[in-house]
Amino acid sequence: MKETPLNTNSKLIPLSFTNTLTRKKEIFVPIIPGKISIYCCGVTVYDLCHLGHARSYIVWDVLRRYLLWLGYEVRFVQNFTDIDDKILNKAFKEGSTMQEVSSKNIAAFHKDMDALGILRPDSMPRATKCLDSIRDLISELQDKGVAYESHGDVYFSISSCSEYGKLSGRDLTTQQKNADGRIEKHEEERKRNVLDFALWKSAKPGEASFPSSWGPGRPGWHIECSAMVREELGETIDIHLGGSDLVFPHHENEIAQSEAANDKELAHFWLHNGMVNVKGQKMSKSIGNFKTIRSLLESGVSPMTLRMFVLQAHYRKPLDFTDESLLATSTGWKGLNSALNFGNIYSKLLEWNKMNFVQDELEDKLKNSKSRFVNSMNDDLNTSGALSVLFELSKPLRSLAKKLELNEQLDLNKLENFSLFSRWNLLVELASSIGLYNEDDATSTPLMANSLKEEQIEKAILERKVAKNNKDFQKADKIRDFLKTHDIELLDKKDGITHWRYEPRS
RNA sequence: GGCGGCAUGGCCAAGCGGUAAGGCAGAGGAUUGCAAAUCCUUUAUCCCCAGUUCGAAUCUGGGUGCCGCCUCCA
Repeated sequence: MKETPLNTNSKLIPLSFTNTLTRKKEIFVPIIPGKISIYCCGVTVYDLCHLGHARSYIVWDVLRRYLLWLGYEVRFVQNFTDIDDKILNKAFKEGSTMQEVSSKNIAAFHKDMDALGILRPDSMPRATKCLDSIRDLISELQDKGVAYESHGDVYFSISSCSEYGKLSGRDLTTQQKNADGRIEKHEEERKRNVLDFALWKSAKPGEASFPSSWGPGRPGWHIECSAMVREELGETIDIHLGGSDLVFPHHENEIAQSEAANDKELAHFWLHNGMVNVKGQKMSKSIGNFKTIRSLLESGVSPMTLRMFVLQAHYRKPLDFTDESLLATSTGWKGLNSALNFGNIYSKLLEWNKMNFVQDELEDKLKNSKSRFVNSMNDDLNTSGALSVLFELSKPLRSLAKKLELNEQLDLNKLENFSLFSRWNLLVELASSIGLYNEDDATSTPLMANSLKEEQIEKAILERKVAKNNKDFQKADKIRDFLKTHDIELLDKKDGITHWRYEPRS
């Protein structure tokens, strides 16, 4: 474990998370000191991902980055469910195969997640590539007498599991009553108990299938995760992640299977993220109230805006999506981003390139900011609180940028220049720890889709300058409006200099 | 019906018993050919009722309203 960057001057609260298993905030201690194993439930690859998925994976990316920043060695595994009814249906509709549909959507998933700046997991197992371990696990459960075969299907028997319901806090007797009539008849007849769930499903005629000792079929949904966790990370892991809609039945069943097979606790911590809502209702494919990540990015919403949008709310709470709230975040992000870019623009002018950033020499004020940031993050990932520290850190930098822009005569000594230098470095470091700063982004020119070439823009600016000098403001404004239609915004600075920037919708 | 969660200014959102962070919007100011952008300043007693306490947005009890899960779902 590398040295942690936590040299602050005040007491820090210990890293803790709300554990769904106990419904309490608990201090986090890894099984092996310095190392953390994480399994995150991935997507079923039948379609493009929407903002709800983005929230989930952004939040867990922030968790992972933060743990790395704290100095932990993290192994992060996330699966692809590439065997599923919805994929089969899609393949049938499109006249293609399950493999084609899933490959296409896995590629799309990577494209979207990369665009959002989400670190790729250390491993991304696919159900179709783990069939041996899945079948082995099912056999083990059968051997232990907690699973039974029925008409080519294999079911897990929940009555064999005394702790069933411990994650979701359910009581079997009421569940049973409510499950009545909600299960397909043929399935109900095959089960000993309506709540028993499939480990292996026999193939219907003509359906894609995989061989097994129970006959051709495919694995049930929950079993793949149990098999993958064990294969990739071992019998007991530190943290298991997923959306709150997976608590029951998916994670409950996963626990039942894994713990029955291994006689060991599956995960010490279960963290679940809240849903993205639209007008108070969960964003989902079935309701049709969703926005794909793709369409949001293509409409000009920046990845960092989306990240900040997600981080403004606590990860467990529902997050309401509206165009207005996204726009508000976009404006906020621009402000923070200008402070993050400050050093890249002014370091030469302020002679920062001659200075050295040393954590230990932070003045008290900055150490306090750092403590507040760390304490917020340590307190069950209070990203909203952490963000407020970033905004506070950014304020003096933004003020200074304004002064420099106005060409005010500044005495570098009176400026508390070193303090500002440290402030900027701290801001960048803390923002980086949650993925809100990317040096490449900061220095590269923005991608201008459907816009003008730089020469055209410069030429238009020159024309406008001539018009302005001739007091022909009508023509000058016309040129400005024209550029605006191409998402180019003009910024008149002191001394007749005009800057421009690419500024899509939000 | 069962289980879980939430209710803080115009909007979003922290707060975890000691006198309400932050963002957006609004207002005023600086700047500007007009703008835009930017910078400065500024705006709340926390759903209702009853309790515990020297002290509660924060704890307890009772309401009211909203949401999620119980079927595939991040």
